[in-house]
Amino acid sequence: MPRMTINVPPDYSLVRDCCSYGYFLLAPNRWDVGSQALSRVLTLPTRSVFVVVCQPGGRGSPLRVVVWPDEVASSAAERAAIKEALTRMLRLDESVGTLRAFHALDPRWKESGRGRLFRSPSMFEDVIKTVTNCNVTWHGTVQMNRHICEALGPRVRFTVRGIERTEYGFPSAKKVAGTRVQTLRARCRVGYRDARIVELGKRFAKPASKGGFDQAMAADPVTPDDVVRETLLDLPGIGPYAAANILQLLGRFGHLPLDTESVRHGTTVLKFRGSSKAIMERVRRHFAPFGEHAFRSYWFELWEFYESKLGPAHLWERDSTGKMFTAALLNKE
DNA sequence: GGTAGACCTGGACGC
DNA sequence: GCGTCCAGGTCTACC
Repeated sequence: MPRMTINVPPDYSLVRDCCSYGYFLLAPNRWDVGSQALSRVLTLPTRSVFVVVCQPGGRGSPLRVVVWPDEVASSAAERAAIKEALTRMLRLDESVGTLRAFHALDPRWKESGRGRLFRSPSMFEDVIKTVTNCNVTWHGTVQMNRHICEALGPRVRFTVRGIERTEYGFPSAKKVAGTRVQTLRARCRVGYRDARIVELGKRFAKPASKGGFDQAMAADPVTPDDVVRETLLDLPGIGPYAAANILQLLGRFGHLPLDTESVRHGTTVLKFRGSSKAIMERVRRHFAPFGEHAFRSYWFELWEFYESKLGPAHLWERDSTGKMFTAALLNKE
């Protein structure tokens, strides 16, 4: 089977930096607790492949990537595409200087080295995952992503030690754009999000020159956050929470996606009192001093709380987290 | 500009 | 097993 290695920054830890944001638990991503490896289908320009990523040498050592199906050795172009996708997902290109600046501002995370946040190989997948995370419990989000992959995603068949396996990837914007609204609702269980998701597919499938969403503009660090935010708010299904979340997924950490979890955190951990609206505002002000790193400070505080309740994230099983993240469990003393 | 209510799904609960 | 209630963010209509 084709193998490749990817060099990482000296402080990089797959266990810590992959299991750093909830999307590592959403299909088609799968974190294998036993082998401490991430696997998923990646869609390359030429075909879709199934990859397994691990870091046998621990922190700072190269990532080892195994690619299936193995009947065709992956070309240099394919290896480059795999590396590009994993670099985005695992934030391998996050500059050491940026993380140092974050740790100087919020030293709580200096020892653990936390700073990178997992994301998807494409902005489109991040946007859809964010829409499936709105107005629904975590269990619902897990289910929707699984159904979307199984119903619409590219299928990869391969054989491992004589056993045939089938894995599903995340559908392209073009595939989603061409899907009937009714199909999305019936087979993916996305409810009223159906038409919005299809419209998002259309916007992302269309080139920016023809009125499609300008991904290059959004990804360009030169574009001001507020300009990107306004553009995101124009997309169907994207409100203030979703826009702020997509901003952090784009590497813009100055905005907080405030939701009911923020209120729970403000109440139970920060001991704020008042209406939901007032608590959200206090949470926002509380993290404002962290400036362009506000979301990182907020998120790792939240993540640390989750781990205190549920154990280390690298031991979470994807299929059982739906029942783990319940208000009853998180509010339990 | 602010707010109420609808939009869906699936889990919890009572009967 | 069935019915009811509830959680969750966005969108629209209305004030």
